[in-house]
Amino acid sequence: MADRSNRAIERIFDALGDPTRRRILEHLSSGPRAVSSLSGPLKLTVAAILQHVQCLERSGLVRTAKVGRVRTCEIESKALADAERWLADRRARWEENYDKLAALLGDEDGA
Amino acid sequence: MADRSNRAIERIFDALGDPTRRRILEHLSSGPRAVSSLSGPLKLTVAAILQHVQCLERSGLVRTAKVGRVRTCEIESKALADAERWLADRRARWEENYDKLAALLGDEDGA
DNA sequence: TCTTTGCTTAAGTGATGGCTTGACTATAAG
DNA sequence: CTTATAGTCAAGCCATCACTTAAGCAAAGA
Repeated sequence: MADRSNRAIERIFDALGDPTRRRILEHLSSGPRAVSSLSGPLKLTVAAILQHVQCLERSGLVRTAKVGRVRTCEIESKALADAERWLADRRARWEENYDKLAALLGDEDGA
Repeated sequence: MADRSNRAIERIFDALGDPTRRRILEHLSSGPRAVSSLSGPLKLTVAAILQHVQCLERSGLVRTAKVGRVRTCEIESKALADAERWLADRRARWEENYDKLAALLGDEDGA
């Protein structure tokens, strides 16, 4: 399971690594959107948007469904939460070590 | 300020987007490390590691200091926290909308 | 039925980014 | 002083990736 979730995390941060995809998430955070409705604001071809959406979907950050001829995209908050947790875990581990070290040194400066 | 922090976030997620850099953070989360000490475990040239470290430093995720001839790297937890908050904000905005919508529809399925 | 709209796929292009090698600097050790 | 170590900088190579164009397809609308 650690392996599976590792790959999931890899895909999530990989998806999050592109500025355009982050802007898509930004748009989606205020509500579901059709693929073509993202094309305008982001000044990109529908084909380009679609490629990003597919990447986001593979990562689990976005879920899509097609009704009629329009595909609607929405955020899947679990993946967002997974990324948060990954960061929080590393931070916790680091801060724990940092505190120990500070205590050991008799505690100077607390950045 | 929103502009400055936007750029900061961009750099952070950009840095986080590379698997090798995530592995470096992984190593650093258990304590400070010299550049060359990362080279072995990651099976990369020191030069390659350095490039990643420089990217991480530009993003604020890592702070480094050189004493003598060895440069030591450590995590800067603030940037990690900033990334967490970015994700949490988007998620909150989405969930708020989602809940409203669910309530409006008389509430069926609660995924 | 004919046309428009919205998406989908494939192919191609240009740029970016990660990595290596090789040369160089500065500190530490013998 | 000589040698080894740790990092730094600059080119250059290659793969990946984002984006475009073009062609195709299915659903809606006139």
